Amino acid sequence: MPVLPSGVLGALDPTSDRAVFRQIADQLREAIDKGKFAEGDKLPSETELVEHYGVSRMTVRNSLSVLQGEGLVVSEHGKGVFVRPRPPVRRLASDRFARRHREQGKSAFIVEADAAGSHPTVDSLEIKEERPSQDIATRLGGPRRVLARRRRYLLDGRPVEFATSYLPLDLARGTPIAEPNPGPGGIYARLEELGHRLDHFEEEIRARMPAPSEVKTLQLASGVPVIHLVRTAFDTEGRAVEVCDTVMAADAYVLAYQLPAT
Amino acid sequence: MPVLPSGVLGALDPTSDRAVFRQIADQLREAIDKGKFAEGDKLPSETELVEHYGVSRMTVRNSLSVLQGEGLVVSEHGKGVFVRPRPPVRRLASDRFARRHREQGKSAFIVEADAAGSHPTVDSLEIKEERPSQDIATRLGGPRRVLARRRRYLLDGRPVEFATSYLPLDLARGTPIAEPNPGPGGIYARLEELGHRLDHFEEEIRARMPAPSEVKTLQLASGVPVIHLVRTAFDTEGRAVEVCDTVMAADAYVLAYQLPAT
DNA sequence: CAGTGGTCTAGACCACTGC
DNA sequence: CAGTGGTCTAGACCACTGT
Repeated sequence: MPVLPSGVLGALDPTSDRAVFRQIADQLREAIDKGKFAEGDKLPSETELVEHYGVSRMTVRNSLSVLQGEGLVVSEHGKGVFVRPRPPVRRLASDRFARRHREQGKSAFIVEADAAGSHPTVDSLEIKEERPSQDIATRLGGPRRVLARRRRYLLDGRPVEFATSYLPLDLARGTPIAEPNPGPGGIYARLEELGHRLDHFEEEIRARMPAPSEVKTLQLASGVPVIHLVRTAFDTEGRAVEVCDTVMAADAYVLAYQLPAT
Repeated sequence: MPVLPSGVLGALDPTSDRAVFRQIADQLREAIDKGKFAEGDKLPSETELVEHYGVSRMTVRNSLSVLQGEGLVVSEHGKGVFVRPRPPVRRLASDRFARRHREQGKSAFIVEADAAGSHPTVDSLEIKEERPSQDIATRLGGPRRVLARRRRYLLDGRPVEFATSYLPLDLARGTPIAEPNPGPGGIYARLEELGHRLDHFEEEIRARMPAPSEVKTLQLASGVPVIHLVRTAFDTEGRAVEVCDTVMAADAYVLAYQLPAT
């Protein structure tokens, strides 16, 4: 019979107004914060917690689901409940679309991940002509049809980002942009070759909990939000030439921006 | 005896591998997405769902907790479970720290909220001299002590943001920056008057689920992540003169940035 | 007061994991 | 196989809301 590590978890306070399952969650959270359970460590099993606290199993499970909702732990069927490991974080710098970064051969994602020592992959590439949603159409100035480029990015086998680029069809059809591999420098380099010299990008950032489909494609643990980023690329004539809609696993990213003080 | 709106919710598929509580959650989610329950609407009560689906109450509660985790519904004790209303969103533009916005009297938050027709408030103002955390110290170039200005921002009575500004103590002590009201244009205007002409800001953005203390101060519904923003202000000599650590209710914000293409 | 959600019990059976 | 978490039942009592 396994025994709990002594002294890690205390006793319940029966005089407290705080619900029992919250008290248990508090004690586990504190133990994790203090490092008594390290990243990747297994928490005591539900059975052990039931015995330690003298409560029913549903109460213990309720406690654990609180911690899951906070993103502190993940449960693995048949194995146990573990302190959620913090994945390596990808830092998106504010100069990531600078023209000088486009001169090379590979895509920004590949170059950057290689440099960070990660193994990058891109999959589920899909290129379609379609009717834009209301929002995308507005951002692009109202084209009736667009070219949509969808792809998923993975780091070391783990999906971290799902992105769709939309371009006005009259601009992209029949160009390398409509090809699976648009060539060195990506579609921004191709746009410039087509005479759309890029002037600036606008990015809008939101954070929210993922929809079920996003949980699936990004293999998100519960308690992990997504960052929803919508970028619009403008050429020097002020025309919106591309909108890129990106959903990122929030625990895999830090976004960095530089703002002028003038 | 209240009766369920006919046709809104279907039946369970006993042949499906999908867990019953997930099937129920799916049906409720679909009904919400389709607008059959609008924002602020009350869902059927747990008792009604128990009767409709012929399952136990715990199963129904499990379904509802799934939707709560997704941020789709909020429950109110003694009243019911409601489709979560989308609060008005505050848009932070990339030029929000431009010098021209500092020339006026009030703080950026107040001016902007007034313009948007909201009623802004600032509370729990706290100004302290303290020892900086490792992270803050590093960002500020290693001062031994800092001035910390903490405050909470509310829109129409709802807390939306909690921010702490840190400044090297040698720079801020005895200046208006250490006063509760630093005067027109805020601390950035005062910094410039003190000879620290601002050059640019760097912002780092993360999203995650809130810690329990953040749930409390921001009165967050479950299923609402926070945006964690750390901004560093640099003067024209390249010195970091302020770090502002901000935690925002993610459902109340859209951040907008402009990136150069060069 | 009746109706609502919040907490908790004491079981049961299942599916997945590792030995 | 034993141990783990996943699902579900059928109750119980409580606290909060509105009338």
